[in-house]
Amino acid sequence: MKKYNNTDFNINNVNESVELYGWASKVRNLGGLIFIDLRDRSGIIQLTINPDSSCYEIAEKVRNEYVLKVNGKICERASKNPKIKTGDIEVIVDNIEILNEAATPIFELDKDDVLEDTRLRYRYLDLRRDNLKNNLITKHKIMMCTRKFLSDNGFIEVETPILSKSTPEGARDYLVPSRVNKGSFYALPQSPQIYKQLLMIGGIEKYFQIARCFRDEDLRADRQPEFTQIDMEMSFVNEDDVIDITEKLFQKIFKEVKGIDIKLPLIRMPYNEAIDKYGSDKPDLRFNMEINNVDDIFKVTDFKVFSDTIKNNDNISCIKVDEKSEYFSRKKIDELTEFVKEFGAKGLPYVKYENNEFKGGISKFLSSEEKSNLIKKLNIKNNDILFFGSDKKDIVKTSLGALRCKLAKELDLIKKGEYKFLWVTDFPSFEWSSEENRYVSSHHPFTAPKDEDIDKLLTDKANCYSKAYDIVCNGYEAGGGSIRIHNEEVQKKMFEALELTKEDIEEKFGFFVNAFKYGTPPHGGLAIGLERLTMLLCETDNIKDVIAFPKTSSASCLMSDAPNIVDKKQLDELKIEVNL
RNA sequence: GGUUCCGUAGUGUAGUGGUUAACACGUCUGCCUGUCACGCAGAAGAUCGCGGGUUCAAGUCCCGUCGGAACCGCCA
Repeated sequence: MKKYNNTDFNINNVNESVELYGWASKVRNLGGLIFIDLRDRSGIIQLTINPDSSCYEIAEKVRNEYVLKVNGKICERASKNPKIKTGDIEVIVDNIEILNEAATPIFELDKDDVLEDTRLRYRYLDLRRDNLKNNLITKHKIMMCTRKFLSDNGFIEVETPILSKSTPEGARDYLVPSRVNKGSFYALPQSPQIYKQLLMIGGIEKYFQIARCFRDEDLRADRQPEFTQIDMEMSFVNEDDVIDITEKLFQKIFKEVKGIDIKLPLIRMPYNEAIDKYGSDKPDLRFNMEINNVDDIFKVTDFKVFSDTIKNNDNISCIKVDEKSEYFSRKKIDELTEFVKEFGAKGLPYVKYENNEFKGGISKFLSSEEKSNLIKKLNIKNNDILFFGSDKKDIVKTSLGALRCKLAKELDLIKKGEYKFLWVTDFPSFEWSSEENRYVSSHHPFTAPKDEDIDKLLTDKANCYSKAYDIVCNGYEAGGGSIRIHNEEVQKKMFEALELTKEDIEEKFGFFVNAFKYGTPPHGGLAIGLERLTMLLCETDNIKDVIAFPKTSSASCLMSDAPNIVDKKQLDELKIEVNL
């Protein structure tokens, strides 16, 4: 068995005999002397083979990525290399054994310009590189830290089924056919939500799980169909209790994994304020550029785009970019206009302020009163530029919010290595689904409404707010949770509000609602997206960088070619027929 | 479901409709005893994703298809 890591050794180990295992990362054959960089998980140590060594002939045969077993003596180097951890020493090799040869790697492991699909196709080679390896180590540390912290705080880890029951509401389920019960399907869990609530009814009191979750929806740079949640649930708690324990967990993780101190308590911001100021329920607070409502300035205006909006009782907002007006060429603004159109905006009115006057864009439509009000309200200075949104409020806020983030990135307003946390609270209980033509849960149907809103569940859904909270960091939703409904009557009312039929409720959630009868404690919890959190700590915006074997954006695996067509025999056994 | 972008030696890229498709790294061979991005000399290596079309002529233009990426919808 391999006893040592390459980087266990330093100048203090000189003259010690060692046995090392690893891969030949780089061979430098100088004609006489041969140097081999031996790599293991920990890093690199230099092997030196002298021409008079009995193993010289074997060493000459070594190529990149050959697997080696080496015996030798640690020596101080004649010429040191400060770039690597073991740069003061080298191993003078007495014996070398080639444990396995290796084909030439498909890409050079010390280069970082390899395209992602090539890396995915040969993921096992990519794993040998520091970047991915270190990210997986970070993820491991987060999990270990989480387990210790939650266990120390009285939580117990309980596993819940992967083969579970399909539930409506929410993401598409991945289905698994049952052979024993032909024609029936399991669903892979979108989250252990129902099970963890049943654990509370079961008296577990404090539960956690590092849980795999599955959602059959389209992928994104920060979304995979299969992912992991740090899932928690507690009995006899209120919102502050859940928020408090979660903050402390984040504090612990950031300290242990990254050495960063997070000051608690984190700020909290109601959902409506987040949307109003940042156009997002996961605002990035690393930079300002807030969205300002300017409806009041244009109550009476000659500019038709704005006056129409006022007439329709919609919204006019703007963001101000400080002292960068020269950056925004006509071409640039056209590009940004196309960008906001993706979010439903019809255009992107703008105006520059240069040499103490408004210029370009919509400046000629602005009255002198409107101009001076804008200057006063937004504290406009020379070389500022304003971008407006004028439309339905959600379109205005969403598009300006997205623009705000895009500009911050382009203009380099985000300091590297900085973390800005907040809690977003007071989410609406429902949102309107035009597709389904009904109100749907904005979180899930088990989220407790605010006490004062219970009576409005059936009568005034647009103004119902819930005991839900998301922890947000740098524009990512790192986690989310809520206090759950623990009263059978309220839960029934909630299902009713979602226009689920009695039969639906009975069939989908019957077992769950029934369990409520038997003494359900008040409870609540939260789930943290492990990959999102790892991304933040690894400072990457690509979720594939923190998953060992991720899927492409068409949800397939380039390495294994999953998903694949299966034998007819397998389908027959399941009584499944495929019609394409 | 929609929008945009990308497919050229092993890898990463360049490539005005016109000669033998170029460069870097890697690979292989030879030389080289202190390199660590080793060096020097040489060699091999391409069905330009696939199919069709336009053209005297297509890596290049057009259409389709497959694959990849980002975004919108979707993601309780």
